[in-house]
Amino acid sequence: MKTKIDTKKQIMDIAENLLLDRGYNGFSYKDIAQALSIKNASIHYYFPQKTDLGVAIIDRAKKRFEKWAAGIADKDIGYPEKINEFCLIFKKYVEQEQQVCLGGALETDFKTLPAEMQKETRIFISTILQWLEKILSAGKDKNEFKFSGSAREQALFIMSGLQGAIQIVRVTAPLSFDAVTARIRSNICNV
Amino acid sequence: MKTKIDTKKQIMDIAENLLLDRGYNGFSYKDIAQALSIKNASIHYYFPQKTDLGVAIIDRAKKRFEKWAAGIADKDIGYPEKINEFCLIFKKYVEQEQQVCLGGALETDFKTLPAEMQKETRIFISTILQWLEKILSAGKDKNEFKFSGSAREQALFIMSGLQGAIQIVRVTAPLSFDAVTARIRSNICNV
DNA sequence: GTCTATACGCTGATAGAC
DNA sequence: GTCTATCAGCGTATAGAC
Repeated sequence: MKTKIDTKKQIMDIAENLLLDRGYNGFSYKDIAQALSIKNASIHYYFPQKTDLGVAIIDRAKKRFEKWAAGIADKDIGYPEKINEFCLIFKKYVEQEQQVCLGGALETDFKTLPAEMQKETRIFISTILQWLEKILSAGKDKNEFKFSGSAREQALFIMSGLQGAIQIVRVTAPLSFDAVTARIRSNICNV
Repeated sequence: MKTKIDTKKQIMDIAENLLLDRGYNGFSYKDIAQALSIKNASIHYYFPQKTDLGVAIIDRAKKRFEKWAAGIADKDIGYPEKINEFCLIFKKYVEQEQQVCLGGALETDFKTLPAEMQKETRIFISTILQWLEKILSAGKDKNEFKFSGSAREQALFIMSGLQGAIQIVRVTAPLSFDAVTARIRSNICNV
């Protein structure tokens, strides 16, 4: 039972929010400090370099996804429904804060990221794509999906559509995000 | 016949490249100045504020697209082929420099952009979506397309897929971009 | 752990000489 | 048009007191 306020976690929460909102080059330690009513230097105590903070955020997001995936694996639902749950993650981003997903934010900033963050980004994206691929492949074997081409390609397609939609909706809202997910489903699930 | 070197155009060309590569907050006047071997202050002569430069880039890209669209309209090709030509624009980004498209770059930075740039971004994205919608709608009327839902939703779906794919490929390359366009086609063109 | 103080390069931007 | 000089503010980051 933790009663102590976890400053480190708070820093990460706020920084992750800022990252999704403004991109890696669009926020500073000052922004975080002000939000927490602490001083700039205090953040350096937890994360000596901004790179450390960035890496920690990506790594945590990866673990969060893996935990989510484990929860989904336990559920007794069909593969199409699992893909649907995946789409719901993105829907949350759109509806709550018009935020971009972490992958998309990191990808557009990719060439400006320090090497360690680039590495973590690749791992993060791979983790998600591999999960999608696994679900698609298994679902196809059980005739719950029907699509041409490899599961890998299909995974890329799904991820692309969701990620792009989340971003576009930001500037053209309100536009039905559900319309995108419906098309993704129809593309894999015309069985 | 212009023989004079157009510094203003050169600045815009380099800035646009930097914008696609690094995002709006990821490049500075210094970067442009160094690339052109001129001084920081000289750029301010052409574009007093960075906002002016940003707006000019978006506006030019919009006009470039409109010109492209006019060229496509003149071509005696079917609607599916027109969508295919549209996909090829994105393919160029991926294959040449692993660059992100302008819309995607601006969208992820959206909340950090000055108001004038936000406005131009909306206009730019709308222009493209409206073109797509028009082509999809006309093609559907001629039975060259077959899709459910509105042309508007379908336009969003296509744009999302392409934009997302271009970004993801950046970190997971080499991944077949064509696989994404093939799926987009199959989704609208199963006639 | 959190603070104050401080370093220093980079940022967008301006004034004025040539 | 392009330059030099200069600016104030912000960026990440460190040292050391409390």
